[in-house]
Amino acid sequence: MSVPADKQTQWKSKVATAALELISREGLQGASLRAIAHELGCTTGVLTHYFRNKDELLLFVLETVMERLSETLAQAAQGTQGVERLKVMMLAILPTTPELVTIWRAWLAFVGAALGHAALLDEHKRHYANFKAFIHQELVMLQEAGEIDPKLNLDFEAAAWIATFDGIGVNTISAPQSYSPEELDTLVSRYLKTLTS
Amino acid sequence: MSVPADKQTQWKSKVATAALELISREGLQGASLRAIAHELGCTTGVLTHYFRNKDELLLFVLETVMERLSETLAQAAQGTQGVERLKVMMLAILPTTPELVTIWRAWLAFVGAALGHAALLDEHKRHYANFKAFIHQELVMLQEAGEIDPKLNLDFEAAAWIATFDGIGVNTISAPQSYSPEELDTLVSRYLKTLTS
DNA sequence: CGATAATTATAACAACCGTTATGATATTTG
DNA sequence: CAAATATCATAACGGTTGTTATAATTATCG
Repeated sequence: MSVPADKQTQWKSKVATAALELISREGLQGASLRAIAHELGCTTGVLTHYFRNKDELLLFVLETVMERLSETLAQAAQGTQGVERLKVMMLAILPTTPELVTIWRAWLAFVGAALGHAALLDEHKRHYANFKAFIHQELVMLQEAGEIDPKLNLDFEAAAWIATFDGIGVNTISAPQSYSPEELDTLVSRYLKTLTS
Repeated sequence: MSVPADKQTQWKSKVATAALELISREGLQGASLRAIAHELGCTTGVLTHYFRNKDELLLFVLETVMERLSETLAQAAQGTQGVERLKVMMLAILPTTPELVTIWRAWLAFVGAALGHAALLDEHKRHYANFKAFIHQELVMLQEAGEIDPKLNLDFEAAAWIATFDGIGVNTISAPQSYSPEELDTLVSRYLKTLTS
């Protein structure tokens, strides 16, 4: 008989958390199965038991990364409305806390490696499409409510939202300096102005 | 006696070009010394003769990437003036041609790997600082000429220029869809509007 | 309790890595 | 020409990798 899904999933999450931390700290180069096991405080036996191979493990970590971003975003957006909602959602998942920095660093490692890794690239594009569809839906509601320019091409605007978001995020992570909360607010507010004017 | 610098540099450039192409195609994971040599049509003997070790080779490739971007930018900016110059410079080095896509893909691979690689990270930050200083200087000239808002904090604006630029670039490379020339123009024009209004 | 299965550790494997030494072949220089 | 040096190919090295098989341990259940 197979073990209850709860326990399996719980362990896989623990593995993903350890791998995520390690990847964020040392990049995907340093994330060998032995290193991940060491980070988790066990041996590779655990990893090979819950994951068929390393690719499956990495894909699960990437999924965990995107899930955490989604949850953080959903939680922050609760109770918000209108254009302000778009602003809150973007600010909530930019790398402004240690936890978010960890997630962004791992994400950047994945994106860089995905170019030479078909399975990772597919996963990345799938998540990108999901994310874009979500933003697109938000924009549709705003447009129907008359809060943003009715002439805007929302498919393009959804992509532009992500581009703006990625640009700020990647820079905060990889550049020598970071942005103050006021500066982040300025950057996001500027983007929003283009939707209403 | 040492060989004339011309020949050495010429060979190192050839190696960098082959490595750049390979990294762009298969990522840094696939860029082993043997694979780079194969891409170049020789053996690893050439690589070890012109580079002390792999790190030195990779750093040289990263430098080549940034040099090509600089040259493309400088060439496109020739004869331009005012705010239009900023627009031309950004559009010129966004990944709109196969050559630029190759460069951007390699750049993204480097940035992703740099998080777990001290030497690469230092190089990346050095180039970022150089780039930012260049844009900063352009902004100073525009501000002195009265073409952009005199109240702008140009250090912040230089970083914002790069963030905007990186966002569009990373999305064009890693996202499923790409932007049409008109859409790119729209994105860049939007950014420029924030400098003058 | 005893048996069956899940879990975890350990070890061996072939493949690949960067590095290094060595030898062969051009090329330069005195 | 001959000696010295630059150039390049080849091979061996120790180390690390993902994968896999197997053993030891623990938990589950009839």
